Amino acid sequence: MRVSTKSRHAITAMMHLAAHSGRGPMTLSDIAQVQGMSLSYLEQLFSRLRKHGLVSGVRGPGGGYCLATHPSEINMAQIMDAVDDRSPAERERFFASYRRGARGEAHDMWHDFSQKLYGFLADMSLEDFVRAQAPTLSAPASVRRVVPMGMASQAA
Amino acid sequence: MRVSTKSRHAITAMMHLAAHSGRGPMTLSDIAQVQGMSLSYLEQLFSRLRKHGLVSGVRGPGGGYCLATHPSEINMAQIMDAVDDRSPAERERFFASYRRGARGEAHDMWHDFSQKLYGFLADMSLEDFVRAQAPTLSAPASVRRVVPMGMASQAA
DNA sequence: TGAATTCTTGACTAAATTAGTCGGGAAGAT
DNA sequence: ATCTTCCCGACTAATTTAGTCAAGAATTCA
Repeated sequence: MRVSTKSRHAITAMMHLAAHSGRGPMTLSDIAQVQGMSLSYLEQLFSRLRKHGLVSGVRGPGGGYCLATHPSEINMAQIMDAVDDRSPAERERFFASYRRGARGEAHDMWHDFSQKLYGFLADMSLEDFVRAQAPTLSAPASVRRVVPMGMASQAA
Repeated sequence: MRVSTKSRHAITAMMHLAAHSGRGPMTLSDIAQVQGMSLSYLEQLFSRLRKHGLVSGVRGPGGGYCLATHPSEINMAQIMDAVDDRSPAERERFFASYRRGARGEAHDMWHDFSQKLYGFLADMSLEDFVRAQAPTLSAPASVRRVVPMGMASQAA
């Protein structure tokens, strides 16, 4: 698994969409401006997010992009895979070996690490962060602490 | 936090060292050969790992690199920070903002995510993986293939 | 001492990835 | 119609990753 600055752009853009979720589409121009990046580059990223079914575009005035599904159904690993244009099969290959024919203990250890990391990323949805940031948005009384401070929450 | 292929090279190299831990130093030539990468590039990575106090070098015949401390005291985040030459202060800045003066909910969400990821990586030590790979800790040393020092270092 | 081994360092180059630019479309709204 | 916005492809620039080359310093061993 690779967490690059490209992933960061994609994730923060998706977080914007999630925060805006339910209030119609959001234009790429707005996101580009807030994130301080070029519109064309954002378009490239969203082209892939769209192809991978994470967002849907609405053309014309008043248009923009929406999340394709509920924020709780979109996780970090999906976003990263999409923006790197990685199919599930390709990700598996990515895990399988850090080098053709590599042997030795370290190979298996890397595989182990990689799996854990992917599991961690796949276990965090956009909604987790929206709720953590906006506890009094539309759920007044039943605000629960979704994400406690304790880190490193993976099971082997 | 950035998890790049550079991180992967550094982490797997450190895993080799950890697996070999207690059996004297290990040469970069051997690691380079097993991992299928160039010696000089490995040298660059280890230069940083050494400056950040994660490994120590032993020159001369029979020399090589050792972990500077016990595998249980070296975690993934340290390795990544070292190899990207990132000081604790720089990492903090990295967390603080994905863009100068960025505002909006997504900024705080990214910060939240980034902290969680760092915590996850900082919570996994090299020893965790060594143990996972070598379940029979008590009776292994002499039975295992120990790969003597000068085995096949030269031939490219 | 001298030769072999291995870390240590720096400068330079090549390849890959990231980010940006440009120009043109197509769908939809007013 | 015209404007807005998504959509798409080709091209370029900047950055990072990886490799090459060359020299030097510490250590072992003969």
